[in-house]
Amino acid sequence: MGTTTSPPSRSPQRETVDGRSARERLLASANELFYAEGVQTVGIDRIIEHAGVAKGSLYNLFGSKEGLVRAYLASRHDATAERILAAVERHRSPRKRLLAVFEAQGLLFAEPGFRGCAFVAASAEAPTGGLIEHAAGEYRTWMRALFTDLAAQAGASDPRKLARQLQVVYDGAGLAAGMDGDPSIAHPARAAAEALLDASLEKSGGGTPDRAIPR
Amino acid sequence: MGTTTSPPSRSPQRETVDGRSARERLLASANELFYAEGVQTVGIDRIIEHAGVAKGSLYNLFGSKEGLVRAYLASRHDATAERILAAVERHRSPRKRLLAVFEAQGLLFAEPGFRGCAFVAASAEAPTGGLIEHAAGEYRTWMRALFTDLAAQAGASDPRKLARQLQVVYDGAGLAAGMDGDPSIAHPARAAAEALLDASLEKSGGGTPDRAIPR
DNA sequence: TCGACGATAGACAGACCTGTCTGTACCGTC
DNA sequence: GACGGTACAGACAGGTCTGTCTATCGTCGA
Repeated sequence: MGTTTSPPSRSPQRETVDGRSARERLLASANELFYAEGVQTVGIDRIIEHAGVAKGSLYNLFGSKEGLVRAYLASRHDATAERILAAVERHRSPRKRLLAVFEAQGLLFAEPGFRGCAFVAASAEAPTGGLIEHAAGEYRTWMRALFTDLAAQAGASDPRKLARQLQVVYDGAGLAAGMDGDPSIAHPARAAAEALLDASLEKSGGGTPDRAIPR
Repeated sequence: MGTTTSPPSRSPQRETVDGRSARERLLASANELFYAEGVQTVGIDRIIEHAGVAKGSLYNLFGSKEGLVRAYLASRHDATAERILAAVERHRSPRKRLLAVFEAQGLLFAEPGFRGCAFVAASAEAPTGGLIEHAAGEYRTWMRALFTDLAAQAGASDPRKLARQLQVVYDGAGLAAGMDGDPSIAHPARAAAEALLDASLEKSGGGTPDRAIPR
């Protein structure tokens, strides 16, 4: 077993017994509880109890519950973007890169505890014009830009239109998987994305460009 | 102006100055406030103030806030079903009947105050296993059955699969229209539905059956 | 050795929410 | 004219939520 535990001792006393700072534990608890039960439903007390952190520390670190919610949504955005980009980068063919987004989504559906898109849930009961709406807007803009890029590279005749359609399918699949508790919706969703891509290609010319891109 | 106002006098004193019963006014206020701001966010006091109804009356009529929420969702379900069925019945061709669902959805998007699907919003922060989840499940089951029927009548080779895809598009379009505040998403959504329908037909045989059904 | 600093525990204020209760007013019917 | 049913107004209890504040502890660096 271990010799000396050799504490890393990064910046003064930022870590406790389990090696995670109060900030990290708060963010982890927010991720867990906010996602599982809702941003409005879960109160500060539940968060700090779950994180083993004092209430004063939360307000020192995040300023308010709203600040914690912002950090929670930002971490969700980053994690999702990272996962999707990793799936896309695993392929070379533009067609496969586009469809990889939906395959990554399907894997997500199958994970235990999946309840749908965090931004959808948080936005549903959020006041209009607040930071939740803003964070959701940024996330959706990022997703649409990604789809537009992939659609253009896959040779769509109207990449913006195809991107909007793909986002509709992506959103609808996530919503259905969450509300119906049905991860298998990923398959018809992926098939729908493929059909829409094909329809978009047919319009442009005649052939079926795929491995066209040499580099 | 008017002679005698001639009160209809349906069952004793069910109506007040504006001719609507306390129940109707409560339901109308719930529809307005719950939809605009969220089921969790809006409190009983706001509802009764907006409806001009005493708190005791609300609890006499609905038993609890949960009872009012149930009535609100039921009225949403009925109104939506009625609107969609009316749009479908306006056409004879199976293909047009199917696409009419998406045209009705597009009209809904353009209405002022549209904020997305009420069931999605209510479910987002609702406890799992409660009446909200149940009401949402019933609504979604009804929609899927409708799509399955329409898909079968339109000649889809696999009506259940096409129905799931159409529901994904329908859900995704509603979500995007609500979150992005973009009613124009209805057009690519309708086009996507059409493309999916076409793709589903191609698989079955060769021809393009449409006005096939004689009666 | 000592002070600065981050963190902890927990009481507290103020606001809000649901649901109950009391008392009063109106209306049609007996 | 009395009565029952419905609605109204509003106080109230009990609970929860956010956010503030005080007091204490432990570690790091000077």
